Order: sequence, then structure tokens, then C-alpha cells
Amino acid sequence: MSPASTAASTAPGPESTDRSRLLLVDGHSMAFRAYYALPVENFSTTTGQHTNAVYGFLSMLIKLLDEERPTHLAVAFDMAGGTFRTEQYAEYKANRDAAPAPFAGQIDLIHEVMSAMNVTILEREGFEADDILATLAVSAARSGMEVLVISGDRDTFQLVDDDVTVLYPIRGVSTLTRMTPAAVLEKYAVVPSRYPDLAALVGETSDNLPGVPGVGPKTAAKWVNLYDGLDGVIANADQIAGKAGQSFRDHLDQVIRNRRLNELLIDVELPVGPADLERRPVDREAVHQLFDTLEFDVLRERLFATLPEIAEDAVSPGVQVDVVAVGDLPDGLGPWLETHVPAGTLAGVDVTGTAAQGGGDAWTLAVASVGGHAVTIDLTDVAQTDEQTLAGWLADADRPKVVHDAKAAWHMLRGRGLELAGIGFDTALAGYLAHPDQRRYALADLSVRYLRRELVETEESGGQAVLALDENAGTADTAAGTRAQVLAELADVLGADLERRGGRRLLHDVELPVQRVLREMERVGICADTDNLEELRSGFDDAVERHAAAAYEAIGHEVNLSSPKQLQEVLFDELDMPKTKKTKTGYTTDADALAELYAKTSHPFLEHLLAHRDQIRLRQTAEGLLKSVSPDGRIHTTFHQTIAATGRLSSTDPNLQNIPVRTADGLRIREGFVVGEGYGALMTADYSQIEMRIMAHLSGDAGLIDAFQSGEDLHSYVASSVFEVGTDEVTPAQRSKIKAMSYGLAYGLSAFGLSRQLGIEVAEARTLMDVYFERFGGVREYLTGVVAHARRTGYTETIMGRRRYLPDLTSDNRQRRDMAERMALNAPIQGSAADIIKMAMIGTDRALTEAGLTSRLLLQVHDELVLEVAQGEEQQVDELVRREMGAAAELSVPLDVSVGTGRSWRDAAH
DNA sequence: TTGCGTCCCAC
DNA sequence: CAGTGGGACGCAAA
Repeated sequence: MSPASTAASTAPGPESTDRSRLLLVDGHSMAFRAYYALPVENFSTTTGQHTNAVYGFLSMLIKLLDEERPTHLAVAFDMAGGTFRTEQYAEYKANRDAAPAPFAGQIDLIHEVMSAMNVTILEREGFEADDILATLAVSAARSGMEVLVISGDRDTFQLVDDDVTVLYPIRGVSTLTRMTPAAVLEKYAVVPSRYPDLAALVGETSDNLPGVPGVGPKTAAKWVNLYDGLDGVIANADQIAGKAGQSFRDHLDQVIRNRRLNELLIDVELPVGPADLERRPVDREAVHQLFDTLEFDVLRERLFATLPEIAEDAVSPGVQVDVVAVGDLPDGLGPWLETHVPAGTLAGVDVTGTAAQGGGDAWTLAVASVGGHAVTIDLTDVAQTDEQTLAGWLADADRPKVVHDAKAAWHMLRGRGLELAGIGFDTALAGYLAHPDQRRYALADLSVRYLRRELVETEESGGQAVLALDENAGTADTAAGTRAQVLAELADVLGADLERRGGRRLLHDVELPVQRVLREMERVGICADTDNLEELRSGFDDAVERHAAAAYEAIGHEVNLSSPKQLQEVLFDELDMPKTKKTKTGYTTDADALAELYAKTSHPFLEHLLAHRDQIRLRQTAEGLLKSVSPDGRIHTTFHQTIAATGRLSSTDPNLQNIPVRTADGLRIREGFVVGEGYGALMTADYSQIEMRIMAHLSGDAGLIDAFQSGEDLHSYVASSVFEVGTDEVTPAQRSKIKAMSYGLAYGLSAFGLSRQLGIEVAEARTLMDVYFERFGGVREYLTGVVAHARRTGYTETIMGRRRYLPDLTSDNRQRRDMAERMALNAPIQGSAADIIKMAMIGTDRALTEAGLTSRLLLQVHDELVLEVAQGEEQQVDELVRREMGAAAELSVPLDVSVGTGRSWRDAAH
């Protein structure tokens, strides 16, 4: 396949053809669906206007415009007053209640928005919206257009054919099912043109059209197919046997009437034809005004993001990148760099290689300017003068560079003895800050999203997939040059997007500096006591064997103790134990449930099973750590800076942020992390109760702020206030309840969750929460405010302005909405803590360097830093770390830091 | 081999 | 029906 055809087939959006696409919307029925899908109490403006139906309708429409990319568009509405159908049958739709009060006026608002968006609105006295849609759909299809009908009325299924598709809402308005001829046939067992025949027999309750009693969709479909349509069924009415047949004959008039009423008109006289419905540019000013009054900040963003004229603003002209190999430069690399990326301009730098810990390597490097010139350098075969020029240029902090994931690039280049400095922009970090929920920020994705240019895979470079713009596809070299060029362009466009999202400072003052710190921490690694870990591993191994044998003994046969499925058979079938909580695939066998079963049955199998689980995991942890020890005797984790949506780091290969600490055996594993040669001790420094301190700061709650300034134990202080006893009279039980409550708040805890956590009644939990909020009213106010603000703006924010976008806050799915609310409660708190410790890392690293100390940072575990302290520096580093961590942010409460030192990570605990 | 489900470690 | 992660294992589907 040629690169060009690959590009065409992977183009975003619907199949790109020259055919016109007409989108026809049944305004009333979709607005109604939206009204019932979205809770009205969550959607009203400060002036009290309800907007849930408007919101849902627009949300759906914008999604369709984005996904279906129609060229033509119209919305039809029913009009007040009767139609020809009510004239023929007074009871038609007579069963419908009057529209609920909050719905009133929302249709008018939708009208207004449609006008502002320059969308054609169609309505005609005496006809329903569906008749208008049917008329347009049929004539559009005849003229060769592709038609999409959006309606919650099943009668529209009769329109479906190869050219006309109905999108029918299944739940709410966000999920539409595509009714094609095949889909109709599959669901109703009749072809679309016979759907009204079937509906006439079955009836349609929402239209107040009763069907034939005793005849359901199955029977109706059978008859319609057997007798070739409803006319045939009627003609053969006498031959239909059974009760259903008699019932049909008894209700024949009714069926004929139903059929007459559910036929959609296709000859309504209209002032416009399909060709007149071509999409027109929206009236931006009018839309802004309207959305201002509706307080639709999120929808505004979404709408303008889908509009073609906006997209085109962001498209940089397709650039043919002029890629040249360094060996072909007549004057060598130096002059090329001076010409194409002179001082003061950002250069795109693409590095190909492996970033493996300790032993990274780089093969190809490309440098490019925005102007469309790129040079590629084969690092395995480069002239000495060029190599020197390159080394100097890469290491020059005053020559700013754009790199995608500069930490990885730095590790690669280091394998070739090259230093990389002057990272002025990192496209992966910027992409993350702009959209922190994505988890993956591949260059190809950023290119499509921000430059509207697709990078396609070429088959070059030793089997490794290489991305290039299709017009530059070819060798690995040209691909690398093209990527470098894309990087240079992305810095502009992505930088502007980040600026709009208020993320520029975060990138330059937080993420880029912390990236440099992390890269050093990864390079240094932490020393492992392999003898100790080896001994542990074999000890755990023995315990695993012992408990497995004892467990088998207890039930008389062997079983895979690591298989929940097999365990369920043993516990619930063989041993007939009481059933535990349900999971998707059966009954849970988690530790809590097993402990409960043990309390009830005292069966020895359970005891050994639990111990086996415990020991097998510890063994695995020890073994995993041993496997990841590098030849230098140290463990080099990788910190990921673009994974956690809240701004936290994550750690992999191995994950050093989840090393056990709670149990005695777990602590022994921490003894396997020790101070390295030439250093005196490990030091840990953690923030105490940083999340509650942030809560105090953000909420401004006077009581909570007092609690921290009083110097008393936080939870005792809060408990004494809630239970109205002296701080020295608080019982341990009261303290732990309050502790769970306080921390639960930051997770969006419910009374149910709290009751389960504490093993108390829901009512008691609710009372506890009520009293808590009575005493600390600022907290409640803050929490409700966070969600309200996020719903209005679309995002939450940390103290450093880190955003998290939560579109699900307005979802019509309750579960998703509740989840988004809990995320909104948690993100500012967890995210602010992440901001603070990142600032602390930057400050600590800089202070260590400035003080000329050799002590260094090794690990970060969310609220804790681990350092390796040189002999004789302990006192100085202790003070320095306390100072830097304490000064990382200005809160209305102090940032307390506790510090400990020791030979191992365990000993350094405090 | 891949992806999902369950379980469990950390903060 | 408590937020953010990583990772091991079993198991079914491919």
C-alpha cells in the first residue's frame, strides 16, 4: 500500500466522499429526551432559568456535527395546535401529559440558539416535525444526498434505506443507535418499509395508538413477512388461526387507522429544498451572547472547536520538509545550524533510540526549524567535526530546543555520551497539561489534533515503526527530519493552546524543571541490598510452600490458591460457606471477605489461604526488585510525568511508590533499600497531613485552620470539636472515626461509604457527617463550590492552576456524573499536593547544588522524598530539606515536614 | 499473545 | 456506594 492511500484510509471522521450529507433533527423529540436525561436541578442559570433540555440538545448536536460532519443541516419542530392526525383521530397523542413547568421556555431557547448558529428551522402548522423530516429526507436522497435523521420517534424507521439512516436515542441523548436497513431488520425482523405495518399491529403507546391485544412484535413480524405486508395480512385475515387471529379480526378497524396515522407524509409543502440547507457560518457574536446568558462555558468551547473555520485557523500549511543528511552538507553542521536555527529560535529535535535504564542508546538525531528545513545525523557514523559541533550545540542551554519526552531523549543521548540541555518546550508535557486525562501523548496524536496533519507509519528503520507525514514518507532519515519539523511547529500551536488553558507557567516553572530533577533521580537510582533481598525471597518462598501444603491438607486436595475461580468452588460448593459480596464473575474472595468467613467458620483452610496470599505477594515483590537491580547494584525506576490526571507522578519498572510499609514483613522489604557506597545514610522527609492542610487552605475554614495552628493532633482536635469533649478526652475510637471522615471528604465520600469503612450504621454515619459539617461549615461550602464551579467552567484547578477537565459532570448517566463529582472533589486537593511536592523537589535539588553538597534526591513517593546523604552533610541537608519543602507553597496553614535518617529506607522512617 | 477481571500494594 | 496509581495472576478469546 502506498503511503498516500494509507493516509486516506486513516483520515479522521466519516468516510470522506464528495457526497453531501444532510443532517435532519427532530427538535421537539430530542429536546424532550434531553430534558428527561439530565437532572434539571444541575442545570439552571444564576437567574433561575432551567437549561437542561437546551444543554442536552446542543451537546448532542455538537457531537453529531463533530462526528458526522454534515454539509447540510436543518432542525424541525412540531407546532402548537392540532395536526391532520388529531383531526382524523381525536385521541392521537392525547395520553401525553402537559410538558412539565421547567421544560417550558426551553424550546424557545433552542430556537434562539439555532438562529444564532444560522441553522434552518422548519415548522408548519398542521404537520408534525417528522412529516417535514420525511419530506426532506426523501427528496434529498433522490437528489443523491446521504441523509441522517435524528429522532426519538420510531415512525421514522420507515424512511430507512441505503441513503437514509435514522439515529435513534437509546439512553439519554448522548448514545444514538444507527438504524440502517440491516439494523431495523435485525431488531424488528421486518424491512424498514414494513416497520409501520408492524407498528400498526403492535400499537404505539406513546402516540396513544393501541395495538391488537395478544399480538406482539414477533407475531406481527411473522404475519407481515408471511403475507407480504399489512395489505396481505388484511386480505388473508380469515386464514389466520388461533386466538391472535381472532383478536386481529376483532380489531381490524383500529389497525387500519393506526396504519393511516403512522404513515409519514413525504409531500409537505416547504419553503426550502434540501439544497437550500447547506450549513452556514454561525453568528459568533450572537452565539457568545446567548451562551453567556445560558452560562454554557463548556459547550461554547466544544462548539467552536468543531467549527471548520476555527479548525482552519489552526492548520499550518502543509509543509514539504527539506530533509538533508549531515554528510551531504557542503559546509558541515555548524553553518547549517546558524542558518536554520539561529540563536533565539526554537529548534525541533527528534531522537531515535532506546531509553533503557542505565544503558540507553541513540541512533538517529534530527534537527529542524519551523521553516521546513531539517538535518538528520546518523549518530553511529558521523564525522568528528560535526560530532563536536553537535555535542556543543545539544549541551548549550542557550540554544532552546523542542523535544517530545525530553527525559527519555536525554537518557538515549547519554548512552552516546551526548548531553542534552536547553529544553525550551516538551510537547509531551505540554500535551499532558492541556489534556491531563489522556494517559498517552504520542507525537502522532498531537500532530493530528493540533496541526491537522497525519503522521503515517513507514516501514523503515530496522523493523521499528517510524512516523512521518505522508508527503515525506520514505526513509527513516526523512521521517526523523519530518518529526523534528512537526515538533518545531507544535511548540507554537500547542504553546498557544496551553497559554489559553492557563498552563504556561506550570510547564516552564514546574514540569520542565522537575523533569530535569527526575531524570537525575532515575540516573542515580537507589542502592539495593541484594543479599538481604535474596534471603527474604527464600524465606517468603518457604512460607508459601508451607501454607500451600497446609491449605491443601485442610481440604484434602490441591487447588490453585491464586485462582479466584477455583477458590469459589472450594469455598462455596465444597465447603458450603456463606456467600460473600458479588463481583462481576461470581463471589469475592478478597481479604476482607475471607477474614469474615474465617470469623464465622474458623476453617483452617482460610487461615492458610490468607497467609499464602500475603507471602506469595511479598515473595513476588522481593523477586521483582532483585530482577531490576542494575549492574551498578542500584535500582533505577522510571518516573512518569504524564500519566496521573491529577498531576501526581507514577513509577514503573519497578514501581517504587508502592513498596510495602504497613506490615512487619513489608517493612523487611524496605530494609532491602540501603545507602550506597560513598554516602552516609538515607534520609526520608515527608509532609504531614498535606491533603488536610490543603483542604484547610482552600476552604478557608476557620476551625480547620485553627486546628493546624494550635499544634494539637489534627484528628483529636477535630474529634473534640465534633463530639464536644476536651481534646484529652477524645477516645481512640472517636479519633479514628474522625480521621476516616476527614480523609473521606477529599474522596467525595458518601454516608454509605463512610458507614462501610467504619462498620457503622448508615444513619450514624450520616449524623457524623452532619455534625462534622456543622462544626466545619467552610469545608462543606468549599466542597459544594468546587463541584459547582467545575460544572460551570468544565474543569477544576489546583493552587498552581493545574486544570483537570471533567465533561462528565453534565453527563446524563448518573453513575458517570457521580464519578465525575468525586473526581472534582479530589482533583484540587491531590493535585495541589502534587504541585507542592514538585516545587519542593525543584527547590531541594537547586539548594543542594548551590550549597555545593553531594547529597542527592533518589525517590518521590507523593508526599515523601528519599535522599542519599553524604557523610558529614546530614545536619545541613536536614535543615535544607525542611526549609525547601516548607517553603514550596504559601498556605494559610504551616507545611509541616518530618525527617528521619538511617542506613536503610526502613531505618530512615520516623 | 492479548485483554479483561480480581486482588492488593502505596499515598 | 472513596480519589490517584502499578502490577501479578488466572482465564478466555484470538
